[in-house]
Amino acid sequence: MRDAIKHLRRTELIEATIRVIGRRGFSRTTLAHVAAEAKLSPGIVSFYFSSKEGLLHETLAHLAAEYEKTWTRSVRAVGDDPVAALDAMIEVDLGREVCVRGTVAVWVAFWAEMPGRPRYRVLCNELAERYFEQARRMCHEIARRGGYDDLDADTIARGLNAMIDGFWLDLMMDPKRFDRARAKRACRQFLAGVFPAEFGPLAAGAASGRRTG
Amino acid sequence: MRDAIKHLRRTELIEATIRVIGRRGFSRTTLAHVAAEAKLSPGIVSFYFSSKEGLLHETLAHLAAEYEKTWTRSVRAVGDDPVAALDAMIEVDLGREVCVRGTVAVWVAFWAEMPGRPRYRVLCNELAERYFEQARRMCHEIARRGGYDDLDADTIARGLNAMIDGFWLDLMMDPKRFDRARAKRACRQFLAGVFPAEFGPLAAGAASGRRTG
DNA sequence: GCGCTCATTGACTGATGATTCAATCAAATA
DNA sequence: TATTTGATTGAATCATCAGTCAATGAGCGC
Repeated sequence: MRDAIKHLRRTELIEATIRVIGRRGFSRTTLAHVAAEAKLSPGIVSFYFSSKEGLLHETLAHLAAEYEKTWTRSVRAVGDDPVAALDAMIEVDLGREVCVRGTVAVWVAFWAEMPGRPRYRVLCNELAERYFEQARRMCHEIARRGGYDDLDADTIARGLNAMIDGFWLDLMMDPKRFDRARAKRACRQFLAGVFPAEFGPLAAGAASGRRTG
Repeated sequence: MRDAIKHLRRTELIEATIRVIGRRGFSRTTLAHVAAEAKLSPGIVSFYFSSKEGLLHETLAHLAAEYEKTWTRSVRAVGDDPVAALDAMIEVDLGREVCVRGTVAVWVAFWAEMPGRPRYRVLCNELAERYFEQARRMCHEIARRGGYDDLDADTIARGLNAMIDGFWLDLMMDPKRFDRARAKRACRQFLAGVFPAEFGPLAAGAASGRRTG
C-alpha cells in the first residue's frame, strides 16, 4: 500500500498547512511549522512536494476542490428548482461545514497573495467564474419563470455573491460580530427585495427560514 | 525644517510600502523593495521606523486614517438626512477615490494577516466598528422615520456592509469582473428592497442614479 | 532471522533579507 | 569659509528558512 501512504502524507501535510496559515497568516507560515503541525520532520515536505510553493499551490487546489465538491453536491440535491437552488447556495456558503473561521482565513490569505501570483489568480478566478455562472443562471431562470421582465439578473447574482463573500470576511475578522443566522437572513432579504414572490414573506416555498444550519 | 523632511520621508516610505504590497503581495514585500520604490537606500527604513513590523503597522494606520477621513467627510457633507448619508457611504466606498485596485489589495493583505497579529486586528476591528455604527444608526433612523416597524435595521446594515466588502474583493481579484456602476446598483437594489419608499424606483429623493462617480 | 526497499529523520548548507553602523554628504550656522 | 548637525548611504552582520542528503529505521518477502 505504498500509494495509500503517499496520499495520506500529502493530505496530512496539506491539512497541516491549512491549519498553520489559519493560525499564523500566510507570511509567517514556514515549512518547519507545517511539519511540526503534521507531527513530521522538517525534511519531509520536500520529499512529498516539489517546493514550498508547490505545497502552497496544492493546498489552494485542495481547498478549492473541497469547496466545489460540497457546493455542487448541495445544489444538485435540490433538483431543478432555481429558487431552492439559490437558497441552497446561501445555505452552503454560510453553513457550518463550509463557513468555518480557520478555513475562511486561509481563503482570504490566498486571495491576498493573488497580485503577482498568476497561478493563484487563475485558480481562484476560474472557481469564482464557475460559481458565478451557477448563481447567474438561477437568477435568470427565476426572473424568466416569475415574469420579472425588467430585472437585471446579472447584477443580482453579483450582489448576492458579494454579500456572501463579505460575510466571510466578517467571520474571519471578528467571529463575535458574525452571526450565521443573521447573515443568511440578510442574503434572503436581498433576494426578497428583488424576487418578492419567491423569497418574500408571502412566498410559499423554499426560502423561508426552515433550516437552522 | 527638520521635522518637515522627517514627515515627508516617512510618508514616502509608507506610500512606497502600499505600492509594493499592492504589486507583490504581503509575503514577498521586502524592505529592499520598499526602499527602491521610494528611491532611497535600503538602510534608511530602520532610520525612520523601528523595524519592518513598525513600518507595516504604520502603513496600516495610515491607510485607515486616510480612509476614515474621506469617508466621514462625505457623510458629514450631506447633513442629517439618513437616506442621503447611507447613499453617500455607497458612493464613497465604491467611488473612484477610495475603491482603487492597488489600495484595496493592500487592505485585503492586512486583513489576511490579522490571525496572530493582535495589533492589526485591533486597528481593523475598531475602524470596522465605527463604520458599522454609522451605517447602523442610519438604517435605524430610516426605519424609524419611515415607520418600518418590524424591520431589523442591524441586519440590513450588516448586509450592506458585507456587500460592499464583497465588491472590494471582486475588484481586487479580477478588475474585469468588477463594474463600479453595477456594484452601486446592487447595493441600492438591496436597500430598495427593504426601504422601498426611500430607495425604490418611486423614491423622490437622494438615492436614484444621479451621480456618475 | 536476514536482507531489501522505501519512508523518515534531522543536521547541514546556502540564500535571502532584516538590521546595524562607520563613513559620507549636505544643509545650516557661525 | 569652517564647523556643526543631522540625513543618507551601502557594505557588513546576523537570523531565519527553504531545500539537501547521508544515516536510520520500519515493514515486508524470503
